[in-house]
Amino acid sequence: MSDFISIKKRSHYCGALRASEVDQNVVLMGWAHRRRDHGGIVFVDLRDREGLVQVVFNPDICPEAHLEAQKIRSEFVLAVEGKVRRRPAGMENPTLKTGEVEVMVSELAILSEAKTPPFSLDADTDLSENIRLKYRYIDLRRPEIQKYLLLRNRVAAEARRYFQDAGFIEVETPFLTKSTPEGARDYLVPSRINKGMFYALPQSPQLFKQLLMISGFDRYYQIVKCFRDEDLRADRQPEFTQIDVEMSFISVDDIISVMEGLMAEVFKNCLGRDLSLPFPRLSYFDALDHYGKDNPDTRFSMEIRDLTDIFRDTGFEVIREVIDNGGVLKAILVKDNKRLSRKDLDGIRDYIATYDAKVSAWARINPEGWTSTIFKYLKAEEVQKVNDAMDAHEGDLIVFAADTLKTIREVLGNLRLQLAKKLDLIDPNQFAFAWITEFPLFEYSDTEKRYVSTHHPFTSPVMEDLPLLRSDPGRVRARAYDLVLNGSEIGGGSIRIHQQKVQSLIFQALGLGDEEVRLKFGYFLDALEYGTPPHGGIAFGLDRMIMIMSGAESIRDVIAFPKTQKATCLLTDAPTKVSIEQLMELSLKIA
RNA sequence: GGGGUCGUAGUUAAGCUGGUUAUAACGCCGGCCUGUCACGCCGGAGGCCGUGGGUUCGAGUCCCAUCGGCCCCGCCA
Repeated sequence: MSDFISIKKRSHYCGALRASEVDQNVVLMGWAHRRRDHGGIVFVDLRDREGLVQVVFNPDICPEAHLEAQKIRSEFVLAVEGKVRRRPAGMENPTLKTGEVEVMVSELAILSEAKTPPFSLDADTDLSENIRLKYRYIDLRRPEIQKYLLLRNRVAAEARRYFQDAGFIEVETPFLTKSTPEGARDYLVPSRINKGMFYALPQSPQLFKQLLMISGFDRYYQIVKCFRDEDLRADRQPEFTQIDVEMSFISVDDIISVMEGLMAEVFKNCLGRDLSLPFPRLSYFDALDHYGKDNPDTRFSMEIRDLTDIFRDTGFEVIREVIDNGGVLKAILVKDNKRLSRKDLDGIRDYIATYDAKVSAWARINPEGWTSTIFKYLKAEEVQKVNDAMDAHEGDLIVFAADTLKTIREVLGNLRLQLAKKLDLIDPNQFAFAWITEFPLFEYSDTEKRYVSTHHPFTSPVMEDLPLLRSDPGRVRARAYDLVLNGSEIGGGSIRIHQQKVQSLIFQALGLGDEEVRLKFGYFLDALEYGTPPHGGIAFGLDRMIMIMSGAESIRDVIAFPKTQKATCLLTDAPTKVSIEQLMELSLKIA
């Protein structure tokens, strides 16, 4: 039986057989998905990455194979030879792509026996992730998981083709590189040859791709792993893949249009979906103002509206106090409030309360006014103005919250998403892209008590804002842009600083000392002085893109061998302790 | 670092207010079956109730700790 492979070659994928192959003699290899033994006749569903086909062991055709087929169990690896035939009338299985045909086996070889798998490969059972990840190689046999990786492969291939056709050059950059301050925590790699020294795994190839621009490569791309030692989420893994891009002699609009072209081709060729170009653009300020977030889900409206001015002189003390202290009152409108029960509304108030917002209230609109705990404190004129401002009509619901601008954006931004899910306002088949532009260059960090880069320290400011760098750093705008898809940031980039003087000013504004800058970025500042073209770029999170394109619930589903939330690998058991010898070789001691 | 949630047979789950021998489905093993496709029928095996401690006459169930999966906040240039 072990001769089978050396004598015979596979002729078809199991899942590829169709009526057009009828009467052909075929050789198939695959896994026994299921056996149905009728005593006199045995059916086996043979599975490979392309799908399932029914193979039939009939003692009238081959008694030896029929006898051998008794031994077949789930996930045995089989080779069969036989003739494809149209199934007898009435025996077709329309749920299988191969359901019109079956293979009458004339020879069977069991290539590999298999232990009973630890879980069913059927789609219908929910499996816990710990067992799936421990036996990931079996989990990956399931067609619904393979589907994700097959899509991922197509997207990557399509992206490569797109960039190659557009004159981009793929260049690899180092994984063993230099630790950088700013940004995420680095993964460190100790150096054996240079004792006490460490490499860092790149958080992104940022500086290398800029150096490639300085080197004159002009248009670069790379599909590359990046590493960030931060806590995990449903859409975050410590190692993840970026489609990384950089271009010289370009404007923001040039980059945006090249990337819109990429998205259009990828969605067309991988999902058969036509995207309408160009994507809408929204300033950072407008995004926060209308949606409370810089990654707005624009698949539904329900925008946040500001009512502060209406209540500036209100007699309702609680609200006026918030406004007098520089706070705001904002609201969102829910159409058709009957879909929310009294319990739901209490839930909304409780939810807002978790943010410690000073004011939270709701109002059902009816002909006599509002059903609301705050109705009696308001003047008729105020109620009317609110109704007008919110476009509220009978049967609608208004949800209010008042506190600081930052809190209210957060509260209503999140509430907007929760309500949309609850009310089923989100069309799961829609892809809503939006560019977010005009980010602030810096954000004040409460933990570090200084300004930090919103994007990264190599982002070019809008030149006319340069004078603000000293006086009011928080107001300096960046030439940066994010691409948001269905409320998820899938890419971000910027025009970079190409003048050493400007770069030094930025480091100053970030409160980085000359010596530290020299130590960390000296090589890069030097490079900037040797003829740097104006340049800029972007990076896309490939994992997140695939997750959204495929409708996967977790980023882990689109990664072949992902980490758990504690950043461990249940399959390999990494990370593990290492021997004392390994540590000594690296001059390391565990504290 | 913090909050929440889950952990019972190979798998997915049930197990009420603490009370006799811990249930079910699927899977697994044996037998029968020549047109099934989640095949069917008959029979059978299978448990450290995550782990450790406590309360109690008695703990899967209550309490504490701990380990692990997942979700969230912080964090993620």
